[in-house]
Amino acid sequence: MAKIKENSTNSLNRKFLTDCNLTYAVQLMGGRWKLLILMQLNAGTMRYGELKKKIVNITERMLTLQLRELEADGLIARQVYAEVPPRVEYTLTDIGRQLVPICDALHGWGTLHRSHVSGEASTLFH
Amino acid sequence: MAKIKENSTNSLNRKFLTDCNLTYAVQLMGGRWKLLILMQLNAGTMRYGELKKKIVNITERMLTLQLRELEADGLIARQVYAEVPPRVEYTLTDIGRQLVPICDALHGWGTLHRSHVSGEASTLFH
DNA sequence: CAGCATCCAAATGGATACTG
DNA sequence: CAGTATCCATTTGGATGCTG
Repeated sequence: MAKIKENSTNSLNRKFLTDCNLTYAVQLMGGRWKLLILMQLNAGTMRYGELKKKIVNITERMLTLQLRELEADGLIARQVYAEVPPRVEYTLTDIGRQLVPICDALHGWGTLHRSHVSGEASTLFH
Repeated sequence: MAKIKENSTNSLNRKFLTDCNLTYAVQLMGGRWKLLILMQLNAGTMRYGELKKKIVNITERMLTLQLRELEADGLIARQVYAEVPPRVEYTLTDIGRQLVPICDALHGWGTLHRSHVSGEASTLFH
């Protein structure tokens, strides 16, 4: 038992091989939760429980899964402290931190798109 | 029959409602194929068959599905010509085009990450 | 040419309960 | 506190064949 998958620390969890580095990047940061986790960690090192509280609607299962993948892909680092009760901290790595500006840009684009759509709607559904 | 879903042109295919514009953006451009399609169309207007040839490994089903979603979300425009044989052309919209630089940045990051990982590997597995 | 229909496998995401 | 384990629903992706 134990172990979610057989890719602990030095293998990437790629679903398929690809030459395209855009496809490759999408595999690393894609999905509903990963960028959200990255953005939280950009504010500073955080514990598991803090992330759980900050990221609305995420379940423990999904948080754990996504954290494990991000760690395996080298975007975040996991630090366990031998204490009781246990303390585990997550931190952005350098390569993970380099995704932050892209994240911001995407956030800006989403905001723009949303206003664009609702702006259109008001003229469309006159 | 006809119609893949009940969201033709003016409704967004969001899987869930969200306040977060980053989450919102991820819903619009996420998945394996959408950014690839966008990048192809950035080179210029293209026909269905051309896209099919350019995007390696995509099936007709997935290409159609993703094109429909991109259209419904206003990132691309679909132009049908009443000819025989039929001709259908896809073009980036303005809002779709604004995603291109982000795409490029992501591509650059993917390339960086990849070299970073393979670079590490050579020192890791000494 | 540009697709749609059907069937199916795998991945993703979630609810709930339990543990070192 | 920081997860696991189990079970289940939904989504994504794919193979193949057919059509206006």
